[in-house]
Amino acid sequence: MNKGITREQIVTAALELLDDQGMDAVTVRALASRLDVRPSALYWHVRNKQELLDEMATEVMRRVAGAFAAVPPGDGWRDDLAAYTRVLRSEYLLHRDGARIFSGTRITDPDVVRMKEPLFERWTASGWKPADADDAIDLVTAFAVGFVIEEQERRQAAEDDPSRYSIDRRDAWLGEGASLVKEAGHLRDDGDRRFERLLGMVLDGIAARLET
Amino acid sequence: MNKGITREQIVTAALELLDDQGMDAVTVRALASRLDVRPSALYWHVRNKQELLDEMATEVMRRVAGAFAAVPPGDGWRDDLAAYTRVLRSEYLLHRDGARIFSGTRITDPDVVRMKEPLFERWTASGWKPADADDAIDLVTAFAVGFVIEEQERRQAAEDDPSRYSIDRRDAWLGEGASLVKEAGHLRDDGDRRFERLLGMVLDGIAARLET
DNA sequence: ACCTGAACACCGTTCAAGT
DNA sequence: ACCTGAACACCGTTCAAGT
Repeated sequence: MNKGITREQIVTAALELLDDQGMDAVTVRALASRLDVRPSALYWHVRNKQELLDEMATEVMRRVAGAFAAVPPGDGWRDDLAAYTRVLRSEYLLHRDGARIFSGTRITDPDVVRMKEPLFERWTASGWKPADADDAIDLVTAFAVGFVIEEQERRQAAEDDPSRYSIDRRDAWLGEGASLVKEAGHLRDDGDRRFERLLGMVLDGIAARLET
Repeated sequence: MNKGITREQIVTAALELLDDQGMDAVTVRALASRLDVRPSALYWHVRNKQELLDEMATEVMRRVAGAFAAVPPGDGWRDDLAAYTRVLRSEYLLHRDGARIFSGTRITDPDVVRMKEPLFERWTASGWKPADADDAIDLVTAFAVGFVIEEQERRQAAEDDPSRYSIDRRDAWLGEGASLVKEAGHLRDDGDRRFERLLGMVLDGIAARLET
């Protein structure tokens, strides 16, 4: 019955490999060995490695779509847009270097793009134009991508070399002067609180444009 | 006199290779051949390929620092921050997949980080706290990174397969329904105007937070 | 339909040896 | 100090052949 490997199994195994050992370890050969198969076997299911990478990105975005669909409608566009942005960040955070790897990649499944329809619907129900919804979704997506790339880079750097990430080392590395840059570094908070604060600003900016 | 290769020449050649043929073509061997040297020669100047990549990113950010330093001070924090964001986008756009490749990478040169000092200075001169400046710079950076990643992905996709990027093909690909998603796609404008519009929203959001 | 076996061109990296 | 030559382990991909 369950002879042979499926396309989905390949993608899932690839995502596991990514999380366990990083992107450089996601090789056709390592993947094949994890699936107990010769490397060339994968080429029956997948055109080439690039197609595999696209498929991984699409799978991640499918999960975003699923998670967002499960969120109960909020109290107006602001809630819904915030929920979407949070979901996007969460799914990126689930995979190491997720934001850098999976952002801006070619989606191979129309269903994933179509999932934005509910967002548009609730949006226009608030009385705004599709073009505005498009701007808002795009802005919030750009923000999430940029934020999480930075966030994951920091996290990875800290894991790779914990000692390097102390404030004192950073100050010493920066040398004389740059006192304001240093001060900002000291005050900096990371993670959820920072994300929520910046997201709030983005939403404020959208509101400001729409309400004029 | 000019025997031998320098670290800078290696980095410059690597950036040229990236622009000409894309990231996959940036191999140690191709680089060596472009510099008329055996591959192993590069390892005298550079620890490994990762260090080379970090150096490329640092060089790009050095150029951002230089370009921003050359911008005359604007009329208040909003002008300055906008100028910084535009410079960042421009330098990313100069290299194919620049935003994805060079964002969130480890900066190896303290001078590049210190270049933010003038931004902080002008900011606090407006009467705000360093923590607010840090938020603002970070937000604007995240936006630029996310925006340009999407922008360059679109551009690359259009170059690779021009036919695919027609509105009609997209609509057909999306299938039935999703009418709002389609409509938004039709209305969408790309490039500078879109960037300026979304940047305006981000700055509005920052202003809203600061002024309360 | 789905996979193996064998091969090909190409990687990054090391290191002794040259100059 | 700076580079070559030769080698090593490892890539992605193709394709005839098996079942």
